[in-house]
Amino acid sequence: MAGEKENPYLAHLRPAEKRKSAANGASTPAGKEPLLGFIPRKVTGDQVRKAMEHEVNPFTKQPHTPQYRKVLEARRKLPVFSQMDEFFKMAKPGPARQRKRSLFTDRIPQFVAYSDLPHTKGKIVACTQPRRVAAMSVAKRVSEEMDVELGRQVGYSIRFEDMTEPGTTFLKYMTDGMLLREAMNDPELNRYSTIILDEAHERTLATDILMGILKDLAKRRSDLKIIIMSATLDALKFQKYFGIRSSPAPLFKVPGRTHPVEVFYTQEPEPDYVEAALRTVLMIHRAEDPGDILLFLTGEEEIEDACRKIKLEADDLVNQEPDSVGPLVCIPLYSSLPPQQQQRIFDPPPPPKTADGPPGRKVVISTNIAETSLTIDGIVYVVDPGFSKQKVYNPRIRVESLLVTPISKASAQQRAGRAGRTRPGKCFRLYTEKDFMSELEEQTHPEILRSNLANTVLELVKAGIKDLVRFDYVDAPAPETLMRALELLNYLAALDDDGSLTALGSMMAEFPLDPQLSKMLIVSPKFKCSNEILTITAMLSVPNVWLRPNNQRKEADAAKALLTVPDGDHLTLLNVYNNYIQNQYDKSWAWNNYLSARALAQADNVREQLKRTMERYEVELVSIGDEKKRHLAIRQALCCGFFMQVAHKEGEKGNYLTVKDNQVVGLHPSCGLDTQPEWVIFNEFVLTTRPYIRTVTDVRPEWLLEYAPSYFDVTTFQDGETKRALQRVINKKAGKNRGGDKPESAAKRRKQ
DNA sequence: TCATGTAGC
Repeated sequence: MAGEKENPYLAHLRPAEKRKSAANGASTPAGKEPLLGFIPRKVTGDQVRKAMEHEVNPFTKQPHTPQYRKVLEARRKLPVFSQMDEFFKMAKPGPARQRKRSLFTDRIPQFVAYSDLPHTKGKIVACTQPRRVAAMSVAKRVSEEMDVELGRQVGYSIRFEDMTEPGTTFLKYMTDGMLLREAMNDPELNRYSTIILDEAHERTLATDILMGILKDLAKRRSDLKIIIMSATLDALKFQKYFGIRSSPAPLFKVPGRTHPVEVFYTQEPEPDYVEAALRTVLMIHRAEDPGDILLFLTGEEEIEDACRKIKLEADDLVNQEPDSVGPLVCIPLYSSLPPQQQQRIFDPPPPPKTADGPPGRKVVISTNIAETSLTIDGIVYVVDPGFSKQKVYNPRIRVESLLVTPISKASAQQRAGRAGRTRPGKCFRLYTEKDFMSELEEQTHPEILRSNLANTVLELVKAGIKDLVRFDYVDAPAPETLMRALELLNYLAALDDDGSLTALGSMMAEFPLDPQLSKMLIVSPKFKCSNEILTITAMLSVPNVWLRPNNQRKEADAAKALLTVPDGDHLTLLNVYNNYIQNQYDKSWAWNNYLSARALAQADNVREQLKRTMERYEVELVSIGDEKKRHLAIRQALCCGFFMQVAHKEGEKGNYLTVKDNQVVGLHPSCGLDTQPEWVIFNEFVLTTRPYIRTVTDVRPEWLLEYAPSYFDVTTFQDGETKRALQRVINKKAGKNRGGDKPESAAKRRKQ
């Protein structure tokens, strides 16, 4: 971690340093300035404690509120508070020699603010979080602790919401993705004096890329301080990664405060983890002391299903044994649930049925979201079947999918820890101890190893990283994954043949979209349908808008049929959005048509954001009046972005073969096409009971040949039906052209 | 002939 030059902005504090008595803050004549005598990065714990207890808030120059006094009292008891001296010693320039195992809390950014004094030099301390909720809630908490107004001295910045005040905010919480976008446009990140990456152990794609960028940046910006906050297990790895030569980066450890959790394993492997989970939850409810239960399952459908089943069985139990079994309430939790329903996890457990009856219990059935993002107090029992849905990427066939996968040991430990937040708890693992020891991976593979990197590569190139293959990654992705990304960007003309960013690529990077979508959006004015492509892009960027409740599938399907455009699902999405607008964003219209009002509102929000970016780059917003022509133009524009996601019909069984990758796929049952066109483009490849392509639109091969000639160079195709079909199209076209080359026609053409 | 999502920009 870099040293630091004397700071000219602090000249006004210099004299105070000489006046020894002035360094004491509150008791000095210059008592209105609690930070008097503070020299950035030479601040001591003693000085900070005094400043914190000063009657005047150093950052607002206002007297501290009574509320602040109360909070401060509580904070004194935290381990971090007593470690302040240790922390500030490390914040000083020069080689630090501490070697300790590490675990950080979100209090550190405040100490950094006291140490860095960013407000005196017009700089900002940034602290990144993997999730939006965390950035918001930590910023709120810290603003209260520092006795300042949220959005002024302390703020946050997440997509769609910038709660900062330029010139005033000096401590900024933000999502890691947000900082990555900033790095794209200002690779030196000059606004920041310190960058703190929090929850680094989660190894999100953005955090990993930021670590690489920051390590590189540290070579050029000796004044920049970088702090990586992580759970214990990864500390050594990061220490080595950020070390200079053979000397690892300094480490600071903050002990956590949790209660012990007793862990139980099954004797035999469970063949059906959902069934075993339900059984375990009911067993806990019957036999264990009061305390709420957290059950981890993998997805929405599984969770809703489990909620129903547990409720049925629990109600039975209560009826059979009203004297020993209390009421049970099941609360589902997953990300696509509206926030209001997510809040239900904080409801108290149900009261006993009768005054002296057995107490009620709450069961939260959650995806991984409860593993890290949301903490629920009152949980005493955790049921961990050992699975989660994880993204996996296969660069060979260019397919990213979500698969139910065994979790890692680290993840299992995290889950167990959720039982010990309020008092000692129990964790029931629905797998054997032997499997835990020998089958589970130590750590979940970082996302960078499991993702399609097309977007990331474009961001990196835009951030000025030239050699992607030799870029210093914490964990380097498979070379094939990088090749696939470079190949896609080259075909989309975002990168030229030397791998340099083109003007188009530079513009594409400005959109928070996959490259296929941004390319399609940028070229759409050429087809006079940018308004519509903008809508389709927004609709493709939000969760599924179609609702299909288990008990009303028929009704939902019928409602969907009314909105379906037979030429393609992309056009159907456009139609849905337009109907939503025509119905004045009416939630009950959406509800009556089995559409998610929330997803539609999100699409509208995304659309507005993308529209602003289009306006900034003068991408024209245009439409064609005639519906037939409009639909044709849209389908053509789609080809400009998605020509690498094309499938060709093979035989009469409804099978398709993806172009070049030759994967046998079917049209997803949700597909609204009324025929089986010979050529289709698709938005995604999904692997459920079999490989499907989803969100599919009918296209013509002539368009593919015209808009993506190098990808559809027939000589690069494997022999097969697709190649023959393509060749037929080329021959037919050549035939026409030959016909057109007859002297009289040629003469006619020249006249036009 | 059957079926959609952890997180982020």
